[in-house]
Amino acid sequence: MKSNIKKEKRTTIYDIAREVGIAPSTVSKALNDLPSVSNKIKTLVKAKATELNYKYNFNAANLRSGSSRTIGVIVPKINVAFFSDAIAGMEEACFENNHRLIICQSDESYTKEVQCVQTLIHQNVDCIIISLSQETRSTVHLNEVKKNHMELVQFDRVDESFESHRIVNDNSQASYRAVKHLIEQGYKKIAFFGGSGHLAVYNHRKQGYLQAIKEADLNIPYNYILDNALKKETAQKAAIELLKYKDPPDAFFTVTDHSALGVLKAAISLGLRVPDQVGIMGFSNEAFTEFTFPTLSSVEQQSKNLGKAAADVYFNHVLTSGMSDKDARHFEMRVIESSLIIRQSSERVPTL
Amino acid sequence: MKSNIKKEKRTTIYDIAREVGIAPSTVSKALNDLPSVSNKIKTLVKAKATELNYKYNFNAANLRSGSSRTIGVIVPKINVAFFSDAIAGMEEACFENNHRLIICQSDESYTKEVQCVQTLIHQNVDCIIISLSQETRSTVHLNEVKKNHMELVQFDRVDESFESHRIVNDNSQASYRAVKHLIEQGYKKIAFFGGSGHLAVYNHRKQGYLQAIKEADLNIPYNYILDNALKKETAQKAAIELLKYKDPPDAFFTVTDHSALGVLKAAISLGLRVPDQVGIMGFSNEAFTEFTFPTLSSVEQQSKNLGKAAADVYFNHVLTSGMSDKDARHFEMRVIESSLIIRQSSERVPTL
DNA sequence: TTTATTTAAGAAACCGATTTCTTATTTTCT
DNA sequence: AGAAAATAAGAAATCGGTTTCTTAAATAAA
Repeated sequence: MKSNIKKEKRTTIYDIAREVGIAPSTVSKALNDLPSVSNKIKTLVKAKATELNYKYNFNAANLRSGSSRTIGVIVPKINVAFFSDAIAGMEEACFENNHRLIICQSDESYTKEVQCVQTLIHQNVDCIIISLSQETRSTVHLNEVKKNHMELVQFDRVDESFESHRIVNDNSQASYRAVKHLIEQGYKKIAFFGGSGHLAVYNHRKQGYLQAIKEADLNIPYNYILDNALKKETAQKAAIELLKYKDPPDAFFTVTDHSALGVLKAAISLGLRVPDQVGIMGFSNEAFTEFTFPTLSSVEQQSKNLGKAAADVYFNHVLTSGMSDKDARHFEMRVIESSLIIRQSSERVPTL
Repeated sequence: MKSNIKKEKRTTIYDIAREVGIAPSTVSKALNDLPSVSNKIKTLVKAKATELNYKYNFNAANLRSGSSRTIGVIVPKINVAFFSDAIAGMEEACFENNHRLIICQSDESYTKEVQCVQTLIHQNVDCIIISLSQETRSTVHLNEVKKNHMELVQFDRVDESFESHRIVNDNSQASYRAVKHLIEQGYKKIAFFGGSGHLAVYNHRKQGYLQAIKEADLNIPYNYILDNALKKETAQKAAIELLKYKDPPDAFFTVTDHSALGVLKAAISLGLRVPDQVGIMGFSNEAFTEFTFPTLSSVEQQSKNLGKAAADVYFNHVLTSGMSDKDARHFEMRVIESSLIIRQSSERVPTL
């Protein structure tokens, strides 16, 4: 039972080299399975490596080779279901490709987002995947990323004016389908509760809504269409007002589930039957939507796939294409299809 | 408008040294604000650094100094609310202390957990924070961490037989209080739905339950106490059986909210009124608990604080104590207090 | 058999910081 | 004023891999 007082140093390729009686460079090559090393030596080296409990040192390798085999991700909030699902997807992709994932959260603050970018640059990550904070209006920090020859992938909350790979949901299409579904259920006076105008996500959802009501040639009063009603309380108040209106809506399409929940509470408080008298459709398919009474219809965003897709843009598109320096490099733009989850709040039982 | 064809190299301290006309070592010291450099030089160096858009290279520093200013965290699932909240807390602590956070998920698999540990060792992180996977029975991989002189902090799903810092919830106390609450509401025949025996978490929750019913001197039939009823479906089935029993329980304490939800569905399907005829109390305060009908009482775990506490053990206890090599190093053991969230499912309206 | 080519291994520079050890210069103390 | 001590800057080794460039040996070609 030997208890070592002095903490013995980690074994390095030099230790292996000495023990096997060869040069350190050969050990490195052997461990990396380079063809210029004989199988005999490779076997010898690998055996000795396990024997000495050798641990590869990423830092040393990164310093010399320049690539860190690491992706950094910046999200507004780690513990929001949508983002943690997306991160889970990225982690999966990273694991498959033997990369590390460093996460940062901007907390919806532009200042912190800039700091996160700096940190990841110092960390020398190969790629940064980012979903912008609510506060972010400028993209100078993203230019920094490019300057440092790192790949950049924007996802979900993207700035469309900034050139980079982009992975987004089919917000407009999904909204279009959602509203069309409401129309098919016989609703004719469909209100829209949206978000703040500067975020593309919410704009697209509005576009989808507008397209659907236009196609169906519905007559919608201007005050049915509301921006900045993302939160439960705001939505609830607004819905009560609308429902008390002389010409009230018979359905609501909201860009978040929290908003939908507010509408639901409003309808219940006014004694209106959902989905009979009021139809409701939310967005995001938050966990709680299947537990409300009645359950809430929503749009499932495939967040995990979206995250995986974002990472895969780097792994497939960038890594394999060998980053050919011709300026002809194009930016990948992927749209992840989301699907309608029809629940009680929007499905009228057909009257035979 | 200069477009650089050749990708110019990142500026290093050597570039700064050359431009200012001093030695690289002095630049390093200046940037790190070491006292052995005059303020004049410091100002000069820092100005030149910003001018040249200098980016600190963590890898190089880590290699030389040995410490990476990075914490690695391993959780079973990143996108489970409890864990993503905990990670958010850790990220906060890391940000405050200028450290990076690398996340790995074991996916509840022992094999993958071992791989994660290896990766983090290669990465040369300073500390590993881990919550064990369901599958994990052995701790040889944790020994590897110690061998490599890294700090280890276990949280939530811990192995009590393995010596390390540990951060856990007050599972037993919280359960005790939860059950006591049920008793105060007048419930007398309280059933328990638990988890698998090998996880300390669930054992402790059971202990709390047992203590409370013992203190209240309640007479509980053996079949009221069930293990392995974590999931909704299992719980639902088991609850139906129990409620149809000639001598049915009048309340349930379950170690997860999903289990509680199963019980709720069971009660409703049998036409029983909750909380009138059946009281229900879950654990974890999952998001959906406030949206069920009736809403579910539960135990709020302060997961974000727990994560922050786990990281802070490293920052406060380990980093500051200078890691004095005396074997007298003790392991910190912190218990995070959780709180009861009383909702409709367990609160009987007092009969006057 | 001699020359050209391929193959396998080694030597040494390198990545970009940190850190220790010197040395030159100032300041302080008798 | 002269010796001792403190200060500020520099030189050089170092961390642990990777990578390029040589070189020696083995094989193929002429």
